[in-house]
Amino acid sequence: MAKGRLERREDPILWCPLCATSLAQADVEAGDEQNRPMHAVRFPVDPTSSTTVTEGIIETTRPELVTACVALACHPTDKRYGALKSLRFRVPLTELRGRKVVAEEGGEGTPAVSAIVHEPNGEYRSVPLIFDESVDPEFGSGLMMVCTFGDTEDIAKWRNHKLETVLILDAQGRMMTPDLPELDGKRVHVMAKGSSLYNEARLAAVELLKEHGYLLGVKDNTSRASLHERCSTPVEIQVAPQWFIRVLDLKEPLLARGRELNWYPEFMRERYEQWVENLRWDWNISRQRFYGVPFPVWFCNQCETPNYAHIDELPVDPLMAPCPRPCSACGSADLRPEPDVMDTWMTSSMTPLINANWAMWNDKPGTERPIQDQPRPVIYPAGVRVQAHEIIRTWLFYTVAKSHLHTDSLPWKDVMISGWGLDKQGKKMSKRLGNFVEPSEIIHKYSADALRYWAAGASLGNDLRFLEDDVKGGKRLLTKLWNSTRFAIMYLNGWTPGEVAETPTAADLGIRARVVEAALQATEAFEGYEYSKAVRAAESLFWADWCDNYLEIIKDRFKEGTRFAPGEVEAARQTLLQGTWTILRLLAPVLPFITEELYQLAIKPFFPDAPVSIHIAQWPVNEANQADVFGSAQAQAKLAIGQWQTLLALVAAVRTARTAQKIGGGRPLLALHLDATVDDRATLDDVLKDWLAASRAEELLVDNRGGLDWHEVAGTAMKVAIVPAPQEPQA
RNA sequence: GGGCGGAUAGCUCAGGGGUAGAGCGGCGGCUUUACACGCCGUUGGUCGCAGGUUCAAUCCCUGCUUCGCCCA
Repeated sequence: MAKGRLERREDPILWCPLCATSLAQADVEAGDEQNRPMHAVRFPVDPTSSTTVTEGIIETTRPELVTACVALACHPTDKRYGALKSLRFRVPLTELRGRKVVAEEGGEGTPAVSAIVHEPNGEYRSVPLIFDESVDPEFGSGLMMVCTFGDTEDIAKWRNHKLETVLILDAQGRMMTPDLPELDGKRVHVMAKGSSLYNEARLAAVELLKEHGYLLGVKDNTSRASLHERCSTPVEIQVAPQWFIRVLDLKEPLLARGRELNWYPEFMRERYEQWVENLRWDWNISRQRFYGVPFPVWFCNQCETPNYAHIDELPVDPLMAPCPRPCSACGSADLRPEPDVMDTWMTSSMTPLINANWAMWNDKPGTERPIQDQPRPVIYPAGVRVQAHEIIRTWLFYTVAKSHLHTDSLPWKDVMISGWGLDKQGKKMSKRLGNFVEPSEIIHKYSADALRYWAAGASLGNDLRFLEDDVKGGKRLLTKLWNSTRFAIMYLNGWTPGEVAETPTAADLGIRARVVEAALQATEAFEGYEYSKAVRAAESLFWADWCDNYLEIIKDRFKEGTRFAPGEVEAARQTLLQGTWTILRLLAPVLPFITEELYQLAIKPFFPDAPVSIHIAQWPVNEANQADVFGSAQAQAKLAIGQWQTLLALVAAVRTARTAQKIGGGRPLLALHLDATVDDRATLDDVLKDWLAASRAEELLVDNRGGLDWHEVAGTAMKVAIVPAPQEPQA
């Protein structure tokens, strides 16, 4: 208000006849394409205005609005009408208007029964021909009906040509034509059986037009109706006083704000730009509803001046409290409260301002708040807004507009736009269609973390189908996390780190490098709000590298009589602890419950000054993109990753051989045979011990002899064959 | 009519100028002291169609088909 952006105007506005409230442009959505027949209607020319032309023909999908016609329009260069500047047309059906004559029936002493006798007076209302660039001369006869009001085109012409106003719909969408009883009281939108809408006013109007020879034809025509997004009722245009925030003159600065914002994904900016560019209405913030934040205003019944509550009297509901003072303009004590309430977006667009305690800022010159002693806080603008794309035009746009007006700033630096949850068939879940899943049922069945795992699978900005199998996949991941951490606990229990100096093997160094690599990938993904990529990086590390390989490779170190030295066992324990800790942190944003539980169980006991919760723990990657989780730069060596991959290929080759020879993973091998050159063999020195351990093999023999089942080692020229230990006799 | 996004294995989806990837499913095997809610192996694709750029296109460009969304 202080900026003069708020105003109360009586203007044509969008209106829902079912909810009987005004609407904003953002509350309206396009309906499905359907047949909305085009009616050709004849308008006789007023004989006093021309002798050469006798009639005009217009085409309309809204024949019930004919009697609200205030002009016919044509293109200024249209030769058919261009010479007829003063042409006037008679509005069909208006000649049927007449007086209602009440005839008394019944005799003395009996109640009077009224009968309405309708007497047409035969006098037409006539309307001018106007010339307007926006009329398409190719459409129909080139004449267009302008009525008050069928659509925004009508409003524009009504305004530009200063036409008269003939309102024929009331707040509930009923025809207000008392002098045309055939139409009077008929609704434009009636809920019929089967909950589809039909238009009884239109049916009656078409009948009447036909009967009196005005209807020349009806043809099929598909188009979309504008619907109120809450109740799917076609919207109308009404004239009633409303509160507006002027935004139409702010398109440029608001577009600039949109370009200032960081959009994730980038292409969602287009949605915003399009919406702002296509704005046609100022923001109507008043609603004729019961629930909502009241306007703190009383109107003077004597002079109509609005009297606003003072800032230190807020909050106040004028319906509950009388105006604390007489009218500021005329001194009258006769004041009435404003019953309208605010648009819901009017308040939800305040969220970043409320979070930042904007009401208490001390940098708002011109306001009169008694206590205003706080500086603008660092949390404003906020870091990020997270929301879906269908409310870019509402929540996002209005929040940007409010912050622009109130603080001359963006409300946040980044916006992350998500898609929708779709049903199995790929349709948007909606209460109306009933194709939604009840989250509580899924949580009960699979846990909240499992449901979150599904949701985190959406790639940024894209919709995501709900498939129960994906939630099951999440549940499997949780179980796997639980079991692998139990495995770690089993070998860490009672261990005092650092009593023995560690001597990491190739497997330890390799998995450490992979942990660091995955942590960096996940961090980069999270920084770009690509949460599904982050989960994938962490999950792939955890499942494929950590569980299926590293944990298998180190099992031998904890067996009695292991070939590994105490320093190597120590290295495995260090890796187990730090690796588990890192994996849990990488997954904590998506799986908050199980990671917290496992943190408390497995990790916290090893760190005396560990934070109370994993969710306030240090992220494994610092701001310099260093993931020093193992306390040594060696973990990031490229050599370590290369050796890790070589080791995995060797392990896989032995597994392939076991499967081909139907030898179970538990059965020890007498020997691994390796067909390799001397140089190739030399590269294996570092990984040899881990390979033999992972294969449960006693020794390596380098040869290429026949009679063995040779298997290629992926990515190398080497081949592997196995000789199992003799089957132990069944006990 | 304008704008945006998608079309990749049986299904759901990632990827991205040079041997095509995951999960689920299918098939075969393994009871191996973290996990059978598991493990191992394996089978699946002319990357919507047609042109163009390039030594090289599933990827870039143009057009088309088709699905979804936003706005007229």
